[in-house]
Amino acid sequence: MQRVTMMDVAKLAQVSPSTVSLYLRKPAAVSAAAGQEIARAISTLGYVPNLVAGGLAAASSKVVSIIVPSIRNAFFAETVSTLQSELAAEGLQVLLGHSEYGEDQEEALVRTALSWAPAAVVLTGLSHSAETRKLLQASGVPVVEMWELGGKPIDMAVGFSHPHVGASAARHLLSKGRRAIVFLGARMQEDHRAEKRASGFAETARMGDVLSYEIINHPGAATVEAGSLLLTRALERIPNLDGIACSNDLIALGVLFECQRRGITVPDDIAVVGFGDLDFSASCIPSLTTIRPSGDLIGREVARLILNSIQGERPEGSARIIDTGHVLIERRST
Amino acid sequence: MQRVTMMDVAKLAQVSPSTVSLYLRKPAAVSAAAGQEIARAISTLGYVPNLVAGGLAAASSKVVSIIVPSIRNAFFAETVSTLQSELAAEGLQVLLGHSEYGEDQEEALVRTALSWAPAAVVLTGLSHSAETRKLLQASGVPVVEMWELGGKPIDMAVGFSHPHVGASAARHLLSKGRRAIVFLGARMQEDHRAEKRASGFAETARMGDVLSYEIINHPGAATVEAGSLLLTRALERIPNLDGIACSNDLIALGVLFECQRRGITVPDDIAVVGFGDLDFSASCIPSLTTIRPSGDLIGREVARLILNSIQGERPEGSARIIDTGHVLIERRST
DNA sequence: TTGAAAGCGCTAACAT
DNA sequence: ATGTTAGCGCTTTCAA
Repeated sequence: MQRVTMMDVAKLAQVSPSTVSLYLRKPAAVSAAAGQEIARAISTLGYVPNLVAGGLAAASSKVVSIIVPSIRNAFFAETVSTLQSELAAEGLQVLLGHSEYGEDQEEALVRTALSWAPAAVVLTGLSHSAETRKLLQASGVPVVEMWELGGKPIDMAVGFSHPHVGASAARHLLSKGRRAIVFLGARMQEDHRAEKRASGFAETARMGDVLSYEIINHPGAATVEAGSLLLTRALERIPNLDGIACSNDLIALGVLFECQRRGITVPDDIAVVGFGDLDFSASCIPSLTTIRPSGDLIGREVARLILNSIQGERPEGSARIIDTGHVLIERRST
Repeated sequence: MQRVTMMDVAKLAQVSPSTVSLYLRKPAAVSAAAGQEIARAISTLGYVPNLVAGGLAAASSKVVSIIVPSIRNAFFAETVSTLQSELAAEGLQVLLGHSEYGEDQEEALVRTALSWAPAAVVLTGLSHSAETRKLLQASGVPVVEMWELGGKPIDMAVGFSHPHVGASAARHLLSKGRRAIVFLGARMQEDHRAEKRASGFAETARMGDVLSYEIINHPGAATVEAGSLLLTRALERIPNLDGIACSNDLIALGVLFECQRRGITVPDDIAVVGFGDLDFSASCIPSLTTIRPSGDLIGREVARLILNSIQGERPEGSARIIDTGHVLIERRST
């Protein structure tokens, strides 16, 4: 497949292969004359470096392995997208894997990832199998865990506290005078981060001046449909329900639709706060009060950490943990 | 990084490295006794094959490079997700890149992709720079173009006809007695597929019994917000508007919201048909008539084509083009 | 069925 | 600034 090699370029440019290699990695280290010759040879031959060979020789490839639960989730799609762009700008490729919220699957992905001698590995969350941690630690590869803070990371971490998010949602509902509140989540048996938002919510509710608070889980994925179902369940259990926090804006949208169907007025009858600030959240009816985690920012910070680790000194101490925080955006639904 | 090598395994199992290599690829070709020894050695040493070295020696790596315009787009997220899962099951890794609808960006991505000596390359659509086609053709790597049909593919293609989709939308509106119809699209100056849906729509409208038809483009991304803006523009230009086709369900959702804000009843005043059958489309108010392209199915078929190409004979003739079609799902919005 | 040998194309000391 | 020299860890003929 690979026709032209560095050797061919070297011959045409009348230099040694190592000079070509050097030119490719540090153009400034080569004399202007040689550089010109090499550049010409590269373009006339249409030379494309073989990164596989380079990776083998350098014992580390220009690949960053990213493992997310699911790319269908808009949160992770946003982060992966940003990350990919930032890394591509530095000549790094993204190897993508989906754990589907399974630690065993994640472990298998990490194993294959490591067999690529990646420049870095990015994982989602702080919960991993013991073996996963061991593998990564032993590998010496820079590791960034993203989208969660609050535990001891394997190496570096970029994210925010999910309990804090849940607490913010609860506090916001309380500040609006809501006293019978509920947290609607999906797939929380697997999605530990959603589950932590729920706990933060419950914690704050418990300390607050409420008549009742509850957490309801939908075992399936976080979809609009799930939101409808969850609202139905919630109304059955809490007739005087007046405040809802959702673990995801899709669920919140489903809640809004279901309220509309039932003639429940948002926010007069029930206030709704979501999580994610997705595409539709500002434009739906009523516009959705939500908590923005900024998947974009997470992507940028992860990229920064990785680039620092590779081309320079690895971050130390507190520089290895970056809190991207969260912002509650108040709109019409509360 | 890489500690244990095949050599170590061979030593412990008292065989030669090439026997270990053989065992790893074709366990049946090795004697039961040797196989057992090797298996034991691998597990006691915790050996993980180095795929970089393997890729170099075999002159083709177990990587499939996928290039999509944007992973933030739910359509492509679905396909990539399915594709990744199917390929991972066969030991193939996914290298992801975003072209952001730019042919130059795509070309750069293809270039790097090829430098990994990938097992296959997957592109989105049939429009690419001449250089991109040349690079891929010269490489001899299996190439699959997805999400579009109707031109001559570089190698293989899986998708459907976008003009046909636009035509279906127009026909559907006409069948509902709509006579002043419009196609609302976004980013059509870059998104050729959306633009083709628009042409198919216009073509059918022109032939049909309509009072007026029009295509309106929003230069930005296809978002809910864009849908609101587009409806506003459409109403200014076509006061008697009674039918809308959207290039994306997000736009359609924005249209539904804007109608609600303006007191326009869907479908009585205006019928709306979308494209994508996204998460919310079945549950919004009113539920959205839409055209489902099935990103899932595309992912599965692309995977099948790739696997056939790799581990067997490459598909020939008409087997290299797979039409996944589209389905119009009628719901309340029309 | 197994092993020996020859690279795959490149990088990275080291020497010049 | 440039070239020489060894590999990186594995696959793959080819012989045995």
